[in-house]
Amino acid sequence: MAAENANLSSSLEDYLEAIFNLSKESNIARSKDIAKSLGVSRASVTGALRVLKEKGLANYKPYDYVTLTETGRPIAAEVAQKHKILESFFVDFLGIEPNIAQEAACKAEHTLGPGIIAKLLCFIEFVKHSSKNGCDLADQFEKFCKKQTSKSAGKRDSKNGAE
Amino acid sequence: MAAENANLSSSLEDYLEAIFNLSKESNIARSKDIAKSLGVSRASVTGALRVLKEKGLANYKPYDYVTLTETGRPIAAEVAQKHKILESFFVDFLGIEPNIAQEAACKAEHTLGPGIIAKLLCFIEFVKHSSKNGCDLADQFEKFCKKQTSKSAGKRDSKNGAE
DNA sequence: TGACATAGTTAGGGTAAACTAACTATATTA
DNA sequence: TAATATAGTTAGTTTACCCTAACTATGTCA
Repeated sequence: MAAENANLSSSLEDYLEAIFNLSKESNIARSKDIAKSLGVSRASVTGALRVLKEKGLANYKPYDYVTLTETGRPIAAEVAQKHKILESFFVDFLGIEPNIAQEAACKAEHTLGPGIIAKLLCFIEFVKHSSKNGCDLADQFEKFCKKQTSKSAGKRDSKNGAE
Repeated sequence: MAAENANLSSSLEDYLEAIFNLSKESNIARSKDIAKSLGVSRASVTGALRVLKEKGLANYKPYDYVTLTETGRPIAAEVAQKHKILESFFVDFLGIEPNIAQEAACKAEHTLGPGIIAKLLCFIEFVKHSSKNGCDLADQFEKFCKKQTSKSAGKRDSKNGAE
């Protein structure tokens, strides 16, 4: 856990993550693509890059490609990993729609500390382990959920449920 | 799920939640106490109350106690419920320290939509159900975690683990 | 009842993040 | 190589927070 420093805002973490992902995908992170992937204007990207450079997290020269510094990369990687873990928990275990899960992971990745993320990762392993042993937890949970919701739907029908 | 409207910022949701909790605890929400519970200045509270009044969520008159409107109350209740569910998941299942869990819940309650929260609640029920049936999931998970961490600690010792 | 403490408000400022519009640099291609 | 399109930057604005300091209202008790 080399990162966890720098007191970055959610917004700056998003920029780091975007640069990290683009560098992986296309070997190069361009301002335009960062803007697109985060849904912000190109001007906003320029502003963020200047801040990241000041903080020593990104190598930024006007009109050039962006790369992460040795300091910035592990921080970006950690954010990206948090995202991955959350998304996997939401989709593979909770059964959330992928696009909703993706969006939620994107927000929650900035609010959950390393302790919680580590436990979540452990939980994902735990679920995998269970399915190898022939008692698939994700499956059992899914069935349990269905039972619950049909129960409460019944309640609502008969009692004209509150909420 | 009567709430989920109003496009509130995290900050405004926090104010609503604080008013909701104080009204429950002391039957009355005072500016000073809202400020204290959120760790902001009294002036910030005044500002937020004006916005909440504008949005029709709080009954606010200068120099008077604050109450929630019929519109505001269910929204506040939902935020508070999200908080409770998250905290319970973190503490009772993941085994996170209460103060860390409390803080994380406070942040994450604004980022996770009703779908995810509902599933999480369902999961909490699922775990309770399992313990009644004599196979305590929380317990099994805790043991699994301990095994995992001691394994990876071993790895780190022998390989001088990266990360 | 008037002085003092406490609570609440107002005014004025700061910062972070976004935007648009206009400008500059770079790349392409005829 | 000049014209044009695309990419990136700069300047100026806006919004949403938060803050402090100074003011006003309220309540208490001698």
